[in-house]
Amino acid sequence: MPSRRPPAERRAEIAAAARAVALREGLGAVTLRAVAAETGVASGLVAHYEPSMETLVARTFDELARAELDEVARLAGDGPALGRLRSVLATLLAPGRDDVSSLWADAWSLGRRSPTLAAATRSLMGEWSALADEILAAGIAEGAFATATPELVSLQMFALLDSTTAYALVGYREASERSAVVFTSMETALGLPAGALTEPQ
Amino acid sequence: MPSRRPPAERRAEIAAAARAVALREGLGAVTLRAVAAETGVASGLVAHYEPSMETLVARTFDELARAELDEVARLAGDGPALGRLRSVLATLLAPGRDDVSSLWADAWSLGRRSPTLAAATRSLMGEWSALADEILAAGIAEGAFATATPELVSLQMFALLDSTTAYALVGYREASERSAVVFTSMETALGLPAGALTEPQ
DNA sequence: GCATTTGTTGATCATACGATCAACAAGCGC
DNA sequence: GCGCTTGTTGATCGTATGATCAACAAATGC
Repeated sequence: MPSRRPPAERRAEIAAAARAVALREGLGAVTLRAVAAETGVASGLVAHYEPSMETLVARTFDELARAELDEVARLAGDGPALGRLRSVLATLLAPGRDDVSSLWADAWSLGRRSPTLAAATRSLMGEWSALADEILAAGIAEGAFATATPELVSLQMFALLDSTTAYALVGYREASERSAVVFTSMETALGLPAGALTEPQ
Repeated sequence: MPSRRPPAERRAEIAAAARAVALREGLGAVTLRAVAAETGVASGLVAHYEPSMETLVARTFDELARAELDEVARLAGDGPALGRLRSVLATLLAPGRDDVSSLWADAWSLGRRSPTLAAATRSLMGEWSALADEILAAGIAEGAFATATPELVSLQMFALLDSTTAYALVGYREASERSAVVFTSMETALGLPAGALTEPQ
């Protein structure tokens, strides 16, 4: 069944399997044997293509988190800042995204032991922050957002997104509640009328 | 060297060792052998007193997190709400508390696989939330805090505390920056003048 | 002081982890 | 079609996990 493949193809196949395992069972479940089983090959083959599991875990997180960042950045490409921010939040809070966002909690916890994963996490946080800062700055320039401390609002937004997602992992908050809290907080912080971030323009 | 002890005493000794390991190396490092080594006994003895490691991990987290909650609640016992809130934040953001707060990231991540740990985490989050809600309600009644959505401010506060602590685990934010952000956000959210939560009254 | 209770040990089992490597076999060049 | 290259297997090593249990020894009761 497991046919012979060109290295590039097999490498991609293993990376995809690692992503699937991470999405389904968390970063802690991305083990040599789990990835091998998901790919349908012997465990030795995964080790052959991926000499260090720590690296594979970090890269898997990086790929998944970066894919989400790229998608959000693309969807919130241009136009008025209000619409861009609305798009960012709508995408991030859409139902069924818990699988990706859950990985952040794993990354923080495992990052303490894995410098590679910690570095990847740091880098991605910086990129997310840059995207938010840019949108907020644009909104202030347009006169659409009213806040004296945009970088603070940016951090607040991610703090709310990240922590409520973490809460959901242990069943503390519902998705609907999480969304409501983030939307309301951001509307307040940016001097927007209630519903400005949720209702269709 | 490891003398014979009455069960209650030994039990307490093992619990203390588990807490020490958790504070030093995280909840994931609370293993049968690590706790046994920390206590200075054979691994079998830990298993004898603690039939399930999953339970021990959950209880260790519960004990440590509850101790912090109790301490904060005691320090912020009574008086004007502003002083109580200031005390809560000062205690939680004091240098050297990273060891306790780091455990929350472990709890969220490991809680996905351990229902026992998830339940303990949920319960403690509820108690923290109740303490904050109570202080905020008192402050509003006093006229010291100005916010239309106290439960939102409460969640914002914990979101900032929790997520910036998680960030610190991967080296993303400094302790000083974290403190500044939390203080400033809360002052803004509650209609307080800048520095109201940090400077001595 | 002897016998019983019971706290304690340390070996052991089954499982899982990352990693290594000799052996195999599929496909390609000639 | 033959042989070499190389993708692939599966066994294996060393370590670590939780859990179990017979054997030991220290304290207690009589």
